[in-house]
Amino acid sequence: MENYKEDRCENCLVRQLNALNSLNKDQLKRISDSKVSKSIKKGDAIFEEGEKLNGVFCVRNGVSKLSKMSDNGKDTIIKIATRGEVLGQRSVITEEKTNLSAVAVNDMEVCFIPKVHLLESINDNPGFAKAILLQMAKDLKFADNVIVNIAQKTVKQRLAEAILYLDKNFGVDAEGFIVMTLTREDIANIVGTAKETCIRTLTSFKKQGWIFTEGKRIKIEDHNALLKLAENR
Amino acid sequence: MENYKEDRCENCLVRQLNALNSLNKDQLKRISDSKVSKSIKKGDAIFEEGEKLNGVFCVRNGVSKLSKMSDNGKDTIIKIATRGEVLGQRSVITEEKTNLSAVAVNDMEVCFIPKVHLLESINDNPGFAKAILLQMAKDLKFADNVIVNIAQKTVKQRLAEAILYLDKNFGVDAEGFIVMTLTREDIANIVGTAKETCIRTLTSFKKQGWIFTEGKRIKIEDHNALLKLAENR
DNA sequence: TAAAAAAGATGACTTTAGTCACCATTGTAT
DNA sequence: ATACAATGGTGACTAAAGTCATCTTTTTTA
Repeated sequence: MENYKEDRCENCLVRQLNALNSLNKDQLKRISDSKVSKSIKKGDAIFEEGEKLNGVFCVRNGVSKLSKMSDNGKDTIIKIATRGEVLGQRSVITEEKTNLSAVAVNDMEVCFIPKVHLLESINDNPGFAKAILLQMAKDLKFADNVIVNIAQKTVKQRLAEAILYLDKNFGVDAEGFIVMTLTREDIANIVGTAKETCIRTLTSFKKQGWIFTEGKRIKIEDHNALLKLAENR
Repeated sequence: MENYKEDRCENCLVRQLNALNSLNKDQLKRISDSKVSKSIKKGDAIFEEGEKLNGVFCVRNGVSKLSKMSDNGKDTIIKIATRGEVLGQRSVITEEKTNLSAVAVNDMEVCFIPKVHLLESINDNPGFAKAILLQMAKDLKFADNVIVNIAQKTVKQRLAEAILYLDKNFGVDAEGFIVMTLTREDIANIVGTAKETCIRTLTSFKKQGWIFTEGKRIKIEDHNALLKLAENR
């Protein structure tokens, strides 16, 4: 089969979605020659909190949750990463251990890119450095908003916001269900609440006619009501 | 008086504390020629959430709180910035409106640096870009930890952590009091709780002999007890 | 330096959300 | 196909934290 072309970073569409698209042909070639494709099974970790990473992972397919364990033994999900996201960038840049774990929500395909290439390209290619800088700035802004939300909003509001976020960011299927299906526990860990409270709150949204659920799948029925709740109006 | 030398970025000691120390003489000279020193009175804003910034502010003296207003009208303090910190970097890099307000906690001296210089230097000087990248990576890691803490820990734990943070980061005076004195309300806004709850919790720490207070000033008496509480041990 | 404003403190009460226990349903592996 | 594990769901109770009201103390400013 003539699929070697698709396996080259130069031809990888995923690259269009992240900072790697600022690299020149030469840099991409070098990366492609040393990258390793990996399959990760649902539930397996790409890396675990505290690990020292020798490179980054570019998500080709599947969904990963980035989470951190608190001293009380509970996980908080900081980010949901899909196709095109690069995992481990931060730790590679700072040359520290990872602060987060990355676990596959479903089966995944990722490319491992050794860190030398990243670090070299940051020095050689100002456009690439700038692209990562922009990405981090965006992440930081998002993180600040999350902090304010957790600090000031109720679980109801945060859950409404989380549903709207999943809807907006990952889209809906033909029937209107949010494509990103997560367990109630994962949703609770995004919102920063207990599984039971998450379920109860979803039930209350359902009773109000704001959402409809079928198993793990969630469909927004009243976008505006959720928005109104989330924004304190 | 012969103070023009001290007014030059080239000779400014504050610069040693931030990414600007990666700039070369030429770049510093250009910045110094166009920078503007400003005095900010206690309580006044350096910039407000939603403003479009034309440059960054390098803190020479004083303390600033970076906060964001939630839809419910309450502030959350995201960061306390002191000498050597550069404010507004993120918004300048992304060319977006600021996400946070910067308000002076006491009288301040800041240098305004027009954004052209920042953006130019990022392109011309990979070392500078890398320095900012490192700074942002650090901020992001810190932000992730804050998210997990707010999501999983009790007010008691977060307050203990906040006191330890202030102690560690800003040091203590001759009598052992934390140098960074904030109002109870500001502390509450860092912790993400109500002023009353913050006061009550401080009182309980006092009763346990973990801290001692005198007006706004706080002295840690039992470091270990606070640590133990904060870390769930 | 007196008056006003801001900040600190406490009580009483309410609301919110967490915990524990339990059972039902769904998904997975053999 | 069946058993086992994981996930979803609910009730009852408890704990944590927010709100409101009120008063004192400190700080600011005219």
